[in-house]
Amino acid sequence: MKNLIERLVIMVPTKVITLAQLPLPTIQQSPGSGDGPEAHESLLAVDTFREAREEFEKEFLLRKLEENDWNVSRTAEAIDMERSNLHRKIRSYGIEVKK
Amino acid sequence: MKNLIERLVIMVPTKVITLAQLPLPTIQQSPGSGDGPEAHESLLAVDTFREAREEFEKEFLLRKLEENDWNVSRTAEAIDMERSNLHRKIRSYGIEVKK
DNA sequence: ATTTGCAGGTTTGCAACAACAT
DNA sequence: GATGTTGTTGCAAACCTGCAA
Repeated sequence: MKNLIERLVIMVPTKVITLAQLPLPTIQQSPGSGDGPEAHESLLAVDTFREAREEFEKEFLLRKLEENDWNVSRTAEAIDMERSNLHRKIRSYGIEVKK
Repeated sequence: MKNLIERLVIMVPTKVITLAQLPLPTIQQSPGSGDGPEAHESLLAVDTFREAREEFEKEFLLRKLEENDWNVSRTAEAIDMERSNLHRKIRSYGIEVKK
């Protein structure tokens, strides 16, 4: 999947790939997960604005950290964010920092 | 592009498509745009945390509004956000509400 | 549907610190 | 020692959000 999309990106070099062209998580029905007791309001209560934003932030930071070899100071500088703030987000999103 | 990705989503029905599998805007070099006077610090200063987050929010809200036929009240409810707050974001992101 | 004031809550940058590594 | 990174924290300013109107 990842490779397919990356190939797509190469195939369309004249246009910037923006999030507007990408599918956002909307319904997300995992087939395997048997409906638990709280299925009535948990499975359908996805995609709150807050949740979506947090998901995005987490993935974004994960990526940027990877790109910067997990050097927090460098990453913070790269995305123009306070180091301490990045730490706070790393903690609150439960991101595991690889040595 | 949009159709290609949508086809991809169908091709991988067993796995939820998350943002983790999608390319985030990282470098973004528009080939046509001749480098302006401020190219030195504007083209390379992209992908700040704030900018990325705002981009995401804008696209997300755009989508949700579309999904709800541009009914603000309904959209706000759907994403569990205060109506007035959604209005504020619509304004601040310069989203054009279709009648 | 749209806007606004306001209070309460959250996030952010800044400075500082100790501990450890290069 | 000198430099750089990490993980934290306190605090004030800035920002965001829900509520009521």
